[in-house]
Amino acid sequence: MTINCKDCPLRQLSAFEPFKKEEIDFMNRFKTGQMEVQPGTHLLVQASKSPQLFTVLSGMGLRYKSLENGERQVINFVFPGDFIGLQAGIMGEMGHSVEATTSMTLCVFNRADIWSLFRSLPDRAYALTHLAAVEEHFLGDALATIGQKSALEKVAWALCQIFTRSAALDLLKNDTCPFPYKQQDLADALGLSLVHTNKTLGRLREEGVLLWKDGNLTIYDRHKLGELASIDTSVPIVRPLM
Amino acid sequence: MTINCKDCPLRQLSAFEPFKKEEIDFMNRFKTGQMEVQPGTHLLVQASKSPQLFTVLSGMGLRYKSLENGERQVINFVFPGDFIGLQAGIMGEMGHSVEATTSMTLCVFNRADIWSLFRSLPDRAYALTHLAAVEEHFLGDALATIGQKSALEKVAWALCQIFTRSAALDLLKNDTCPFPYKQQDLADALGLSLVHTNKTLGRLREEGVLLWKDGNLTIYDRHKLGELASIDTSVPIVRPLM
DNA sequence: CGCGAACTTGATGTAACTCAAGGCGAGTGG
DNA sequence: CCACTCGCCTTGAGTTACATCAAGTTCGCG
Repeated sequence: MTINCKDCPLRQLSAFEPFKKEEIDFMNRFKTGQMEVQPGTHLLVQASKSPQLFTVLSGMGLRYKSLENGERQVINFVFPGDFIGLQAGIMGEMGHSVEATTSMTLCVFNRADIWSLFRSLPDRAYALTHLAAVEEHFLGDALATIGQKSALEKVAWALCQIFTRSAALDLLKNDTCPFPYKQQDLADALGLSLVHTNKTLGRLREEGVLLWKDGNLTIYDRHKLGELASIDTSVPIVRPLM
Repeated sequence: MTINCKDCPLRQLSAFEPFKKEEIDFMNRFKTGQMEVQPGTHLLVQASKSPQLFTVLSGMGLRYKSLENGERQVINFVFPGDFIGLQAGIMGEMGHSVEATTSMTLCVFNRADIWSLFRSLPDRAYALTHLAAVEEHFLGDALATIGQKSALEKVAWALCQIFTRSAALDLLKNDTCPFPYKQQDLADALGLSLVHTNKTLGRLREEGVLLWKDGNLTIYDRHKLGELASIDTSVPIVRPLM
């Protein structure tokens, strides 16, 4: 059954900024439906002009860019609360594809309605821009990590990010969060080979820092992971929800 | 002397979307002043909360992120027409620094006025979001390049980008555009060492593809460069101007 | 039970890094 | 005016982190 925005389970989380009442009302009108997809579904395709945009209600996915030579770059892991299709919505064309990794539930919006959002509810338009800025911020971090750090630091950074995001979404249980991806996905996200990623994970495992098994990630030594990743674990980013 | 937005030399360029008349009027009020800076000036500093935002009228600069170990990642080269400070404007904190490479002229805006932009002129708010989306798009490309390509391809990609952007800004003269940076800057942008960047540039020079000397970049074989970079040279991105 | 997908592990190769030195032009000072 | 320095570019030699190749293991599934 379709969830009414005022009952949205995500909105309560500390990860997201609070809504004004009128914003909730607006979102209810903006939301045209809800959608379940199976693992492996392509939600949006690179260079395509989708008429639909989404917010992830539950489940996880992958943003990635395919290159001509057949390789791919994973841009980001998609979590609940993420907005999908901003580029298609604003520029009319996606720079990357989005694929469901697990089964997912999505709130569906019409691309054509975006303009009404700018015209009739500045708060929501601002939120959308805020989301874009947060994404830009993240991509800067990612670029710096991929560009300048060693394999060990890269892996630590990625898993630290995942862990922090999971915590903000209240997905943690005994220092364990769901991470339903393949090692190849992580390798493609970090610009490493599968083999080297595997060996690096092995090292972190042997040193007792973490364990990633059966789609679950457990962090034993958060402090050490943070050091390796050289990340401020202190300030969690609060961002809008669409 | 301060330029009136209706006389803005950038607005005429094919690189930018056209303005409605009311948008020009608004920008004239939004613009609080103009500013000249010397090479080396830090316009915005990572993690700071600047009260001012800028659009580059002329000159060039560098966006970069400093890492704890003293290294840096160059995020992008700053060209005329670029908007600086979106993250500070929306999120209240910059994820990177911006530095002037040449002397620059900047249009100055107040961070505090951003909200009025959303409230009173949706077209401009949309433009701002559009800019953010374009930047996200670019960073995705950059990530894929840094993550997956060889040094030769990386350098080719970067210089191809530069050349294309310069063309859109009408900065070309005999296949030559200004590129007033150091090899170290390019190296830091691509995640390569200075030495290796130098050798790669040497290769492209010897093969007659390009020449970068005395702050000027000449492309002799655009086609070959595009192939190495595996880039659609066909569709130039048109984006808003702030 | 056989097969394929994902994860491991070891051996070997190489692209890119680091270190070190030299060249070249611009600025400076004795 | 020559000697010196300083920033940037260039080049060569040696090292290494990561990639590639090649098996092998485990496990779920038809």
